[in-house]
Amino acid sequence: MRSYGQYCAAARALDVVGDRWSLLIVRELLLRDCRFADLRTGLPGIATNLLTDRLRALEGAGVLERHAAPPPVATVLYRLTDRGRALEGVLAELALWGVADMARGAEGDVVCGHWVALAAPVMFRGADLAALAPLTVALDAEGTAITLTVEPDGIRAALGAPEGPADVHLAGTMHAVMGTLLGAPGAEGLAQVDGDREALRRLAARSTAPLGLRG
Amino acid sequence: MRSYGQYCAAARALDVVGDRWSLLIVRELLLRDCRFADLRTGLPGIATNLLTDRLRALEGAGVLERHAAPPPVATVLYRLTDRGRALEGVLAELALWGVADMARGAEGDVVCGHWVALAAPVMFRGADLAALAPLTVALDAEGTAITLTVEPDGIRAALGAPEGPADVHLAGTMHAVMGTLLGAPGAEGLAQVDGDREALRRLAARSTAPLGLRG
DNA sequence: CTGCATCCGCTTCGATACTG
DNA sequence: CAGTATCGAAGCGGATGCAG
Repeated sequence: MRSYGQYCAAARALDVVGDRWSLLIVRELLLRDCRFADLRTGLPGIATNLLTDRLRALEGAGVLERHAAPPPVATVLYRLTDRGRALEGVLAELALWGVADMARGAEGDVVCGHWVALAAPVMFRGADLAALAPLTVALDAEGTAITLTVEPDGIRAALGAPEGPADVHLAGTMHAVMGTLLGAPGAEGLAQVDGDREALRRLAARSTAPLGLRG
Repeated sequence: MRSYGQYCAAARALDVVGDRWSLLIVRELLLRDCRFADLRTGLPGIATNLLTDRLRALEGAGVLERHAAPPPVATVLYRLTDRGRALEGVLAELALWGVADMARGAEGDVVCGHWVALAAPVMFRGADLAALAPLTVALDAEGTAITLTVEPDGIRAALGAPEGPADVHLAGTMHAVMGTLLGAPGAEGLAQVDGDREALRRLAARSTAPLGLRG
């Protein structure tokens, strides 16, 4: 990206990650290490040459590293460095601000279930969940498995099904799953809930998301 | 901006503020309401047509409002809405991440003293300042007056000189001022300090900034 | 002066085709 | 699968002009 040429902390950050697509690449890599093809499917619409350019630029800036994967995969994996992982706060704040826009639904937008893993922790940031923890929620958003771990001071999200048994299972479209987590009226009817329904309801009641889906 | 077309909270946010310059416009307006010309000087390098475009887009997105200023000014002021002010967290996280880049100095970059008002609170986020508060620091960064108010759980920054007397006065280039606030070795010699030098030193010792300037 | 429109050269983006 | 090459479209930056 063309530098803003300003001696300002925010502008310096945007010099590195302010390019179109750059922060969304970081979003994907925050959830898991990715191959080139994984990034393509997680970033629907990106041109391959742009993805190549961005990966090179972010590698040059020390945000991510190319990593030769062991024999079973036998290809290059892209992985965030510590410096890149430090962008988690930026993505979280963006997601927090953007959640208000999610109420209007997906409309024509592409939906990937794994994006819930970014939004879910954000919707409960600062919430007091001590009375609920420990709690394991197994999500199935648009067919993608995500495990939410409710801890006293927040929620952690990981891709994949939980290793042990889950207290609640919540499945449905991304909109239904998010709405249910936020306790939006009517949302629970759109999703499929199994297990400790009541714990899920108490969790939703403690959401700190700013507006929007909670209607 | 062309929409990413993704039903993801972060992508939805970037649909609104992901354009070049957009977040920097918000940065300026977080510090004060601005006229068109104020924005131009606070955003060195922006083309006037782009500024016009961005202002219209952000107004349409509900991020800012045009506001007819009373007779003494007699022009339009641009002001953030509540929705726009909610972007403070995004700017703060960006600044936090970008502070690490400030160590290499301004090089050829334009410097505006008022940008310190964004960085200063960020450099002490989460710090325990109870032993220091209340403390008022009068900054003069590149000739721009900024008031830092040290409170038990963090620092607030405002443009302009303090209303009452300040405990410490700190003046110098932006690099020197930031370095002194962070306790970078040698930085204090580059800045001019008057008043409670020791309080300033104790403040610097509690900075939570992640690296960089602290050397 | 303020706020904006218009023009132009250049860079970047997006879509698709193609190669190792 | 992991990119590279290409090309038209869109966006950016800078200069200039102009109405209120």
